[in-house]
Amino acid sequence: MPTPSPSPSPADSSSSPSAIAPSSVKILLNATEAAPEVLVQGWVRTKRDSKAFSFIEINDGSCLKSIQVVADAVLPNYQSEIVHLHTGAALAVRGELVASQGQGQAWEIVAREVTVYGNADESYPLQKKGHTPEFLRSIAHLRPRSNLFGCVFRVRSRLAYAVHQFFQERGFIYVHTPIITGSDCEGAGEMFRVSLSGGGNGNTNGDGSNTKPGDAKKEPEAAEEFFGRPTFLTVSGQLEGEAFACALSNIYTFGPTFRAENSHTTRHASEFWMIEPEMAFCNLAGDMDLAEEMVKYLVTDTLEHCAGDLELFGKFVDKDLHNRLNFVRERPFARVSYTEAIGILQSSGKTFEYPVAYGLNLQSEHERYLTEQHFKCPVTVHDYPKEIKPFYMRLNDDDKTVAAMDVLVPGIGEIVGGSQREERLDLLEKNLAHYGLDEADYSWYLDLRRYGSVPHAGFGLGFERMLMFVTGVPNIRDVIPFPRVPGWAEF
RNA sequence: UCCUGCGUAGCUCAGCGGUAGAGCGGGUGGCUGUUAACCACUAGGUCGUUGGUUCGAAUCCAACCGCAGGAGCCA
Repeated sequence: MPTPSPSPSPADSSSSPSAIAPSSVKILLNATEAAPEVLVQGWVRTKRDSKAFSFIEINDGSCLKSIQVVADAVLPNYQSEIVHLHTGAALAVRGELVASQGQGQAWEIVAREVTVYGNADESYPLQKKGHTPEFLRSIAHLRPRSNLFGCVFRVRSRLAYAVHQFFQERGFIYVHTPIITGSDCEGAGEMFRVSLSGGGNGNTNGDGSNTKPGDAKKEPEAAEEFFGRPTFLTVSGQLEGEAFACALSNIYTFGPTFRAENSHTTRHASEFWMIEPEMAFCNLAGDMDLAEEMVKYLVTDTLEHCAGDLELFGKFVDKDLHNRLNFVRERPFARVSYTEAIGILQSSGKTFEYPVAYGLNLQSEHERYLTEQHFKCPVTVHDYPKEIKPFYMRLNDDDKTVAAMDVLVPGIGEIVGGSQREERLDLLEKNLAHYGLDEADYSWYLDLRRYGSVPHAGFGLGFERMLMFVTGVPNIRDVIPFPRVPGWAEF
């Protein structure tokens, strides 16, 4: 990794910080003994001055905590630079790691040399005090420097690693399904059209506010299309994933997906990451087992590897976080059929805003009742009426339900949606016709049933929703580095 | 897209018919092995925009804009 080449400030033109290798704050705070010379690089979180010296807290993002630096007034650039440092300034400090005389920390650095890479002026927007998430969203480029967002994005990194680890340990093959796709009607929601800038632009966005009346229905000519056909940003890699599962047996995808839906909620974003395993020779029961195992695995991994960050969430974001995570880790998930779930809701004695009846979708309030009040743990609901599920799900022998399943978790609702796929060619063709889909658009998908078809199953897990669940952060916009939602794509 | 709420200093908010306030942050000075440090002084605002009601509007009304929460859709 290349080290930045410091440009020494005029007041300290003597040298670069040192030839010694820098240590992260995390490593220094976990030291077991004092060290005569260490180098740390990071950003000023706070500074407290006295006449004879300053205390500077430096954070480098390696962990939640900052390290305290004692900068004596005899340092050559003390008056010219150090006393003028603001929160946000970038520094390198070379000095001695010693046991702290103060109460708040075990170790501190007595500075021998402080190199100011870049000061920050008084307009630096982050204060020591707490900020609202709304304000921090408006400075998405600076918010990773706050305690909360540093924790969120460290956990995000670890969680992504754990996803790969989970599947790789089990022999799943990672498949990169396309981001630009020609499949335009998977029933997964509105899509973003991909077009050349400056022309040939089809607006599939629903409201059509910018479309001239005469052009409202006009699709770009095929010749204008870069790909020779309409293309979109993917809403799911599932269909392509099925193709690979029908060759490599167990696969997973993990990548960005896009939805052009005009939803304004704390759980929806226009761009988000999804994990989609697909298993050949697998039925719905195996699918549910994997989903449950995975959720538990990710929760356990986070508890074991992100303890410091989770502490902050438990303290400031969600006081019940640790209870909930430990509960999910230890207890089996409840598992009920859709029919049973309807029965539970009907005999609950609760009055719901939306009606509960067989054949109707479970609403948010129903899902929340099941997981938060009735079972008080994650719930897998399976075997839904075929009418309320997409064309590719496998018809059960009762001819009324399909082999679908959703995992519901407290606080979030649906976190996993999956199914066993219809592997029988004739039934799949019937479904396409029933849903009004053109068989020609799915010829390659039907080929998977023509040649060596097998029972197979998979699911989709929203990565950000999982992240919300393990951190307790209540808004999806605060677990994505630069979130995209309707009307907002800054940065 | 629908419903609800909120837009006052850099940030968080109070003021809710009579001419702009606090805390934090910033600046200056002081003090202290400090740790969301402390003490004193100080700068900082077309009260979201436009229009209306009124002798007078941050305050009441309307429209618009922005943000947030809930619903639907879903992950």
